[in-house]
Amino acid sequence: MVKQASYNETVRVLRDHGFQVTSQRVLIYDYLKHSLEHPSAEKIFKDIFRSLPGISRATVYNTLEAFSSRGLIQKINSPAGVACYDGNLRAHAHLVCTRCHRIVDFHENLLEAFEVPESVWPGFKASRTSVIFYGICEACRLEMGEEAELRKEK
Amino acid sequence: MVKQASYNETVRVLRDHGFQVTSQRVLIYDYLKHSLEHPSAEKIFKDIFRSLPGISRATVYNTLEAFSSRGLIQKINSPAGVACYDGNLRAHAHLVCTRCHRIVDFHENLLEAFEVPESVWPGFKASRTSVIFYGICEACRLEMGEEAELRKEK
DNA sequence: TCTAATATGAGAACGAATCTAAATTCGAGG
DNA sequence: CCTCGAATTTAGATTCGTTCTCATATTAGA
Repeated sequence: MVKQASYNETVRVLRDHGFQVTSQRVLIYDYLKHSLEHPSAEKIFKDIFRSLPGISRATVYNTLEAFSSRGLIQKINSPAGVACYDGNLRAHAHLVCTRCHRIVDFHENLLEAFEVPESVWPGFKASRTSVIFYGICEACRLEMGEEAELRKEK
Repeated sequence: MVKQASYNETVRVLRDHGFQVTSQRVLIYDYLKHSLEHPSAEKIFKDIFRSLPGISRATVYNTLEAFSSRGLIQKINSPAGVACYDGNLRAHAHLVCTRCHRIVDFHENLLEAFEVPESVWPGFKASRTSVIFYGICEACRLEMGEEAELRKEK
């Protein structure tokens, strides 16, 4: 029974990190670990609501905050002003399109070994590094070209 | 007259970037170029309001967005969920305390020469790289220790 | 099973950011 | 130095992501 095994594994991870186990937390954790996107809290809420109608927005927000503050997941501060979450803990960078706000993983631990010199901010201990490349994706560049054409015609 | 020279310089920069020159834009630009912090839009609004009472929040937000989208300033997506702005264009990383949200510059162009392989997201053109080290600063670590003591006593 | 600590739910509240429509200002061309 | 259309600004309403509140429900250890 694969499902059962995965359930037990999730319970173990939650307990190991000092969390009480609730059905909401198990669902949110599994959702993120199996997601290939970088969903926002709202998207996670909506999707999980389908399997657990009645789950509250507050629970989803609280849980995501708790998970990310204890390192079970990563929070990505997207330029759209909406926090996105990533269940993939392997050190990796992100490519972010500043127009459509899509996020693509770049599995390369660019700065994993890098240590910030103590003198930069004495006493500061870095626990996580975020590397983001901002730019424009191909689809957006094409659309922007079309829009420019339309403006010219007018 | 130093002030006059700096004013002319600002006007030139704005014009060069295709902006019409308005007193609001000059003030905001100068404010950011002389700021040593990484102020939020709200802080910028409040500070500039003192020299130009009547300036509108919308103008500040619009201007910051316009400036950063055309590369005159940098927008930092802080974990506090509030956008912060940086007038310093030299490539540099940031250290962010996840507790007090203070931001410190780290002048080292860690990934300036780095090119994202085309295969990662075909057609994606990166225009800017953001490197952020998240962690806890010394002051916060001390405060957290005190709180832990208090909890124990209780 | 009982109990205290912890988590959840529903909806109100908050606050950053955006939008709207009308008034103002800019600057190119005469 | 004027004029005029385009660009910008303003005040305030609005949107929307997120947090807060507190009563209720669930968890896990005794």
